[in-house]
This record gives sequence, structure tokens and C-alpha cells, in this order.
Amino acid sequence: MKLDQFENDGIVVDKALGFWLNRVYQRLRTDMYRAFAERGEDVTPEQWMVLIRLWEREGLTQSELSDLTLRDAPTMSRIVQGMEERGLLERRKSPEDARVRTVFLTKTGHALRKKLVPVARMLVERAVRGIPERDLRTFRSVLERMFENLEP
Amino acid sequence: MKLDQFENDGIVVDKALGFWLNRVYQRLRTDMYRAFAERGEDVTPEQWMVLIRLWEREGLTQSELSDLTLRDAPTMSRIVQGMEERGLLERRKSPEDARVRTVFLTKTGHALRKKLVPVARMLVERAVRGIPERDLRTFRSVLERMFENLEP
DNA sequence: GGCCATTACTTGCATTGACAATAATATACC
DNA sequence: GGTATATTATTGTCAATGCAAGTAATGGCC
Repeated sequence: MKLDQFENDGIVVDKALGFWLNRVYQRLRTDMYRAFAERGEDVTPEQWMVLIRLWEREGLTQSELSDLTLRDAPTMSRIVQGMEERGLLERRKSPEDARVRTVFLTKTGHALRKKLVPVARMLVERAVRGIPERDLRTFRSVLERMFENLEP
Repeated sequence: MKLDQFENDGIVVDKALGFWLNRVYQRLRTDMYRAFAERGEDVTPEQWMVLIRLWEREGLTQSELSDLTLRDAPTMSRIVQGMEERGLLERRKSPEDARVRTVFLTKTGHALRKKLVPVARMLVERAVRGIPERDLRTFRSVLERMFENLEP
């Protein structure tokens, strides 16, 4: 199908930023999920984001994880619940504040680091293959600027 | 929170492409959904993509819509089903091929065009505000290249 | 000390999404 | 013509998401 084929009051669909962002984001996400699954690890990209944060620092609260990953509280609640059921982490009631649940990795959760980090790195390398470093810097700066431009 | 704070075997999280893609895509999507909702139209961004294709050409089959929007068949089946229940479109059995259901807009579906296109255009304008045209071209070409680099 | 707003988390509901499996129909090939 | 294969669409399952509403605990303020 030829690109630039659909025009709607000036919105050329196949050139629309949202269209391409969705396209690339979705495919990147699916690739990552499949790559993990192929290695026998049923870890979603969203769980991966949580793992990365916890490898760096354990004992984060759910709301800290929400902020760091830009998910709302209900979503984070369910993600960590799923990860707990899978044995990747455990939640402990904070002794200082009974409302808070702090999150700690299990042995399994820690072990995934060695296994999955190279896979993720390989995916990124493949995604950016052949793209000049200069263009990637521009790409990133445009993303950051777009993010600032959007709703707070 | 300072950026570049989390490093995992060389993956600097807050610089990671996937992280930023997700960030921007998610926020763009949510902004669009809210902008439509504020104007009283309960249209999701995914339904919006379908509308755009149908405004351009009616009578597309579900599988054509799947291809055009990069959704798989079950997802498209449910999206158009939801839109049909909302009265935005109707599905008709193809006379040539009994397996196929072709999709046509209702009056309501057509009417949304005038109402929502300016909203979408406003969102894009806000998102790219202050970004040089040159950088946007680079941005788009990087997205396209990344898409090619990923799984077919 | 006691009310009240705030915060942390959970649950409910609806949509999107991927994958697997199924039903119905069409096409290819012998 | 008849069987095998492919295509179109649907349903089921599970996870992620946003919003709204609810629960529990904290903290401020009088």
C-alpha cells in the first residue's frame, strides 16, 4: 500500500507522528516480549521496567515505582501483584507507615538481570542499526521536547 | 528526580529509547482520549485511527483495516464491534465473499469528522511546538528506519 | 483529643493488545 | 468432484491501562 495515500483535512495519516509513534512503540514492545518469552521468561516489558528500577534500588514503594515508570497507582498495584505471584518480588508492609508497601526482589528477580539485560541490549542495537549517532541524538531530543509540550 | 540516575550494565534507563518512546506515546494517547472526551465524544485513539481510514474510503473489510492500522484480526474485530454498538459504523456481509464483513460509517460516524479533526490537529501542533522542521523530519525518518529494523 | 483533608493502595469496569484455537467459507490441486 | 489448504472473522485467556470509587492510615489544625 502506497504511503501518503490518505489525507483528511490536511492530516496525512501515514505521515502523522502519532501513527508512527504507535507503530514503532508497539512493535518494539512486542519484540521485547517475544524475545523474553523465547528464552523461557514470561516477563512483560512493563514488568521489565519495574525490574530495572529494583535492580538499581530495592525497597521502593509502589507509588515511587508508579512515578518512575509513569503508570498510575492502580496499574502499578496490579503489575507488582502479578510479579509477586510469579515469584519475582515480594511486598512488605512499611514499619513506619502502615499504608505503604515496599518492594523487594526475590532471588529469582535478581537472577533475571544477568539473563535479560543482554537480550534488551541486543533489541536496542537491532532497532537503531544503521542510524547515525547524530540522528539518534536529535531523535531523543525531539522526544523529550514533545514530552514537555504535552499535558502535565 | 535527576536523570541518568539509573544504570544497569550499561543501560541508562532514563536515556533508553524504549523508555522515552513509551513515555511520549502514552501521554500523546491519553491527551487525545481526554481531548475527545472533554468534547463529549467517547472515541478512543484506536477508534480514531479506524475513523480516519473510513472517512477516506468506506467499505473496507476488517482485515484491510487490520493491515492499515497494524492491529491483529481479533483486536480489530473487537474495535469495530465496539464502534458498531456505539453507532459509529455498521458491518455488512460482503455479497462476493461470505466470510468478509465490510465496514460503513453511519451518519454519526461521518459527523465526527468535522468535530474531531480540528482537535487532533491542535494536539499535534501542541506536541511539536518549538521543534524545528528539520528535526521533525529527522525524527520521522528515524522512526521509519527503526520500524524497518524490527521484526517483520 | 478529634475532625478533616491527604496519601497509599486496592477493586471495579471498560478498552486495547497478543496469542491460541475455532468456525465458516473460499481456493487450489488432483 | 472432493479433499487439503488458506483466508476471514470470532471467542477465550491473560495482561496493561485509565478513570472512578472505596478502604485504610497519616497528618494538620483547631
